[in-house]
Amino acid sequence: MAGKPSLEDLKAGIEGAISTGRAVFLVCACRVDYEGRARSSLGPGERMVIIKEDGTVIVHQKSGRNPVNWMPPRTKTELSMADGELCLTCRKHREGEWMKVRISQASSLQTFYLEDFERLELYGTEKDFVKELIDDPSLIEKGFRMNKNERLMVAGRIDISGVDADGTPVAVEVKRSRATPHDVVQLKRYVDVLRKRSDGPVRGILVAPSSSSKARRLLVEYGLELKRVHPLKLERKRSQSDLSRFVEG
Amino acid sequence: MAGKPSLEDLKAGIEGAISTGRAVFLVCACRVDYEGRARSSLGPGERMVIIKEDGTVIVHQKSGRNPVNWMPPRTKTELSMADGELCLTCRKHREGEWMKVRISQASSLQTFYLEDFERLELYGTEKDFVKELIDDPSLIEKGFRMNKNERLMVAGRIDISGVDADGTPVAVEVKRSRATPHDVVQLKRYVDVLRKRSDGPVRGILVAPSSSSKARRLLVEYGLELKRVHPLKLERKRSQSDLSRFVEG
DNA sequence: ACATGCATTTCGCAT
DNA sequence: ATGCGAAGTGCATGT
Repeated sequence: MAGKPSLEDLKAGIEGAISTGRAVFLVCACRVDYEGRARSSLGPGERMVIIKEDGTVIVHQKSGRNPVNWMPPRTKTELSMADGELCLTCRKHREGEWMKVRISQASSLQTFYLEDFERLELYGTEKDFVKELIDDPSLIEKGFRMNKNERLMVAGRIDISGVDADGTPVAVEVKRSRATPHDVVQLKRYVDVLRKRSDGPVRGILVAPSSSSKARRLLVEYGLELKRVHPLKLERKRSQSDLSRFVEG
Repeated sequence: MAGKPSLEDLKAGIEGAISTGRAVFLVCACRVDYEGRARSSLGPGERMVIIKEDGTVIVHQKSGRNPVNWMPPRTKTELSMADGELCLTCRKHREGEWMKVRISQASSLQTFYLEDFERLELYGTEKDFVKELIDDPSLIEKGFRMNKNERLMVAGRIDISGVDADGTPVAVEVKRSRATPHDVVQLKRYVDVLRKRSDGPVRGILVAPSSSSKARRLLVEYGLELKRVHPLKLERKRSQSDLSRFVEG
């Protein structure tokens, strides 16, 4: 079904797809209202609507990376005709959250199965960066030794903890991209916890490829330190693009 | 074009759409690679691909609210045939960022123009919440008075500042949803700034609909306060009283 | 189920 | 342009 379906055809087509676990794509003139964690309304215009087999509903305008309206996986969508429009009512019952897509006209409808068993493989996350630093702690600082037990105990709260060459406790916060004031505050929280545990001095090091000026100001204010390190493999990539830019320019 | 196009047809169809500012939707078997801020690869499978007129490219798997791969607005997409596949090369030159979608087979292609002049109207943001509190400061606390000049001076850093019924300075941090430990730390930063300015006591109030237990523990530890207020309910209540005022008056 | 923090976060707003 | 924080954030992970 890919011509200009009537709203009745549309209703039957979408209901059929939902009941058989097929995905739906349609281009239509519609209005959208949402209420739940906030409240929104979108006046009439032409958009793309996707309904996935997991219940996800996404409404895309002509521009922008993000959907203008959406409902997350496990949403239940029901269809009804009212005032000459086809209304998609998408609900998450428990959360008391709903979206209504009122369709006045559809220019196309497609339904289909997607066969896909692959998952994204991603490299360059903060976790990867931490792994690199654990493999070579001297990247943080010469003489730095990781405290493995400690790291396990507070896993999820602090990226790396250890001691420097003098045996002084060090909390390390790792950021894969430019450090912000937010990151500094986070490190300070960790350091404060360690300072309560030990009477002696405690150092805090923020490891990041770069930092904003406000972040640096805060670091000084809190008596914390910055160590500039680029995530390794990404650094190689950056060198290449820098080089080609140099050659071109 | 909505049957099963050949890859050559696909190439011509997509190129035509891009050059004339139409959007593209296709269902295809493909692999995807990305490199830029990180690096990723996605093995073969069937996905949906959207190309918008602003250059946005989105690849959706069968499940999940978010695209598995994407490129942001202003991306340039070029097409080429290689090894019996149609390759979409999507680049942001300055950022040295690229995504390649290698298509082995397409089951449908649609191109279309979307006419849409509407923008989303959204209610219930933090900004809206702050506005409500400014309109009725007694929601924060009986006798609370806002310091308007102060608020302008430090705009962007503190949500609301003022004095309580006793004239004691108060910093107010507003959260539209459940308050977290980080929110408490942020409020403490503001309070510390005010404490440097005045020798007397300074209060800090976190206004939020709810708070996590750890956040409450931190509030106690820092000597700060929590005021529970629901933003959306507030708005509903206001609409009602506006209405009744209209009916009565 | 809730809590916490990352994200190729994206996005808007202010400087 | 860059900095900064919010987001209907989504999402995985740990408890």
